[in-house]
Amino acid sequence: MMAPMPAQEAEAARTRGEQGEKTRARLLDAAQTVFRERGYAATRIDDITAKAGTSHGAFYLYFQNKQDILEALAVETAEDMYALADALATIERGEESYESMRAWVERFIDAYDAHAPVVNAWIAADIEQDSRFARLGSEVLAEFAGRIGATIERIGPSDGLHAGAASIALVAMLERVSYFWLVRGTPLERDTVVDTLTRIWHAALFSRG
Amino acid sequence: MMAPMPAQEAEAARTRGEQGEKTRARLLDAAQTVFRERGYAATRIDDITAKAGTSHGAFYLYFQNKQDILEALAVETAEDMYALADALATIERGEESYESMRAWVERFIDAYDAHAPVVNAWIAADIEQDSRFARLGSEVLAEFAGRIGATIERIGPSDGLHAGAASIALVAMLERVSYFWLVRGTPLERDTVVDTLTRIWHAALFSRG
Amino acid sequence: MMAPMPAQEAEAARTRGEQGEKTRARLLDAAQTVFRERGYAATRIDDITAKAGTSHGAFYLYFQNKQDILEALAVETAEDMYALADALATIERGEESYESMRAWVERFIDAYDAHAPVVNAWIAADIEQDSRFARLGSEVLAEFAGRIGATIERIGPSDGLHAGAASIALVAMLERVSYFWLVRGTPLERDTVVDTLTRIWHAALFSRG
Amino acid sequence: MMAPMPAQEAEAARTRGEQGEKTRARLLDAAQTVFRERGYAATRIDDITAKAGTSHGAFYLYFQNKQDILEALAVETAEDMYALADALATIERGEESYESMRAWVERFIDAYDAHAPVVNAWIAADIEQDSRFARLGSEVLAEFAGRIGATIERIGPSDGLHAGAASIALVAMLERVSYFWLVRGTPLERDTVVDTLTRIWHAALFSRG
DNA sequence: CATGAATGAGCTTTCATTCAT
DNA sequence: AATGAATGAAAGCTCATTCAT
Repeated sequence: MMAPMPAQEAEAARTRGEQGEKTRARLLDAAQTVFRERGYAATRIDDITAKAGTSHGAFYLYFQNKQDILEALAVETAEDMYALADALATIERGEESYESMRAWVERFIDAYDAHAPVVNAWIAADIEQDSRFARLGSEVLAEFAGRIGATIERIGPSDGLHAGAASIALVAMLERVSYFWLVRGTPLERDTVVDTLTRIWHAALFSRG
Repeated sequence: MMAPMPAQEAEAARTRGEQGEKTRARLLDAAQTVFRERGYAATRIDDITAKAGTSHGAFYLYFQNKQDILEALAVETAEDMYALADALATIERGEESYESMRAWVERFIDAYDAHAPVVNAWIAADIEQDSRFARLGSEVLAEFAGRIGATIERIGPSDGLHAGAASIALVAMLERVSYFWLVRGTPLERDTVVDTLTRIWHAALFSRG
Repeated sequence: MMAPMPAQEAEAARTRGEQGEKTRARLLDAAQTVFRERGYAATRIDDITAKAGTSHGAFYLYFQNKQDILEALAVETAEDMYALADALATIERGEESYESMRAWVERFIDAYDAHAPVVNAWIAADIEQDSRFARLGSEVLAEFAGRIGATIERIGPSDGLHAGAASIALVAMLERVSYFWLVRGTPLERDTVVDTLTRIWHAALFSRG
Repeated sequence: MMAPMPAQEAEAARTRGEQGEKTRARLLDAAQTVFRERGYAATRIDDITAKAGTSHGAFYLYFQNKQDILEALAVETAEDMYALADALATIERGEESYESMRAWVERFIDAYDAHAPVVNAWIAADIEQDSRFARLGSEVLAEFAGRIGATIERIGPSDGLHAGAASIALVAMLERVSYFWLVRGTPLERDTVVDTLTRIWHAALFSRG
């Protein structure tokens, strides 16, 4: 598993007072909001500073560019995703497997809600493929699916299901449905969404024949 | 004087010869290729004309702008997707259900391979939401999932699965896995991918408890 | 007074059959119409060929460029304007001076109606100042005003009115009022327009203190 | 996502410092000059920024486009024109009517000199008819002529002259002569121009038969 | 004669990034 | 720390003009 890449030097070097910390936080908040509203690609630096109520120039005091602020947001996202993957590790075959699975699906959806902009940017194909951010995203996603795969492996995949491929497929499904439901606003009840996803995961992991 | 009558009217009426049709086709081909390589958002008009071996201006002889050429590509995509959805309608519970499903999954993947750029653009959030193209995309995706849902409904969803939500979830999974495998190049064997997807679909649709 | 500049060589050299003459005429007609509708500056070659129902390329068979076709239209305009100026030469002080003047003003307005696009292009400031067309326009306008001035001189300008300046002013007024009434569609009765212009001319030329 | 909210809102709110105000003024000055030299239609944004000695991009910091800067110039023009029209309102029949009229004509010419580019753009046919600028122009011109017409009405037009039509005609004459003399450089003495215009106005308004 | 495909110069506009204050 | 003015590279799009057929 990867070491969290060190933050940009310029940033690390800067001694920052309370005031500065507040401004930086405002920018991060604003970026999160604006990325959600307009999408990462369509967001301009000005949109962020306008929302944050700072000057245009202030942005460059704390971040190198648009990708840099996304990376800053991504640190927390990566942590939450790993925790999420590990939370599934305790699942077991048995009577309560459906309920455990359902609880986990709910947790995934809530996490998605919090981190949608970052995850979306990672998944969208329009980030330059070889950027540091894109590499981080690929790594996080691969690691996330990998940990899920390990869990599937451990509980013994039904019918010789390929644990690696299945984890990718099931995670992809979870992600997309969360996207359409939370971001695009597909009109479905929360219970319907959660139950449907849980059933498919459960059937895939625990059904026999 | 200087009425704002758009010049497009004349354009629409223009009769096109053989030569022109050839160039238009070259541009469509080039666009398909370049969208696949760089993604829709990152593609510049010049990337298309460079690939097509035409001048900059030639593009505007046949298309209004980037979205217009994407729309032209999309017509065929929509047709293929509807045919694909209908091809699933003949599936039945029974001994051969797995094989039928598997064949259909393969067909989906091949169709995706042919239409990836358009489908991607539809799914990516970076097309202005209210453009003609985006509306077409929403329609096609909704209709596609809808037809799948009708089939699920007909064969009787296992365990009271919600047909509408399940079709969205399963289609989303199919789409994303195809994307990661075909576009992003996730290293998996074709058989592994197809079997995994088929198993999950099959378990979701036909498993009992 | 200036000799009518020879038409472009390429044009003169071309032997042209009946068919060609017809196409050329259609283009001239179309240009006249389109210049009137959109104004000279806003008119594209395509607008002309579209209106004429010819191919784009046909235009260049008969004319060098947009200014060239305007010049072709201008030949007739210049002739008509000189005839118009000369028609005023017969006016005399006396009982019928108002009626004569009024008849001439009507004739001016009708001529303007026929030649508005060319006159407008001559007068608009956005023709490149040193083009052949602009020079022709300046000459024609100067000559027109000059002939009017000679007439004013002859009948003896009232109160020592400066004949040259007065002719420019009165012609300018006539031109602009015709423009606003005929081209811009200022809502006034024809009789009102004609009477008003006639009265001002008459007062300027014949009033005594 | 990617809501089409225009970025201009932020722009409007931007507070502007002293430095910016200076640059904006330089651009306005430059535009005025260049419009006068080349005409509005022929002027490119770069002509303005080159004259102002700023970068290309600076223009868009202060104005949306070419028409926007013209509108900015036009505000002052409109005010001056209304003041000018009202200045005529005090004129009376009587001994000093010629001198009063002459003073007003001089004032008109001076105002024209200051505002020629804007007035020209309003009068030229090459502005899109339904733009905000064109509408403002129509309004201002109509209002200007209307106020003159009211004055003519008040002093009692000679010989039943139609006050509305006469005001249009006389204003048109004034405008065009100013244009030819000041912008096109028609070679006439200032006194000749002023006297000629005054005489025609005076004869039109005060002559009896 | 006529056609319409092709070209590319020319202009507009956007926006990330820099920098003096 | 913060500001906001300035810059210029990068696209986009239009349209006069040329030319092969």
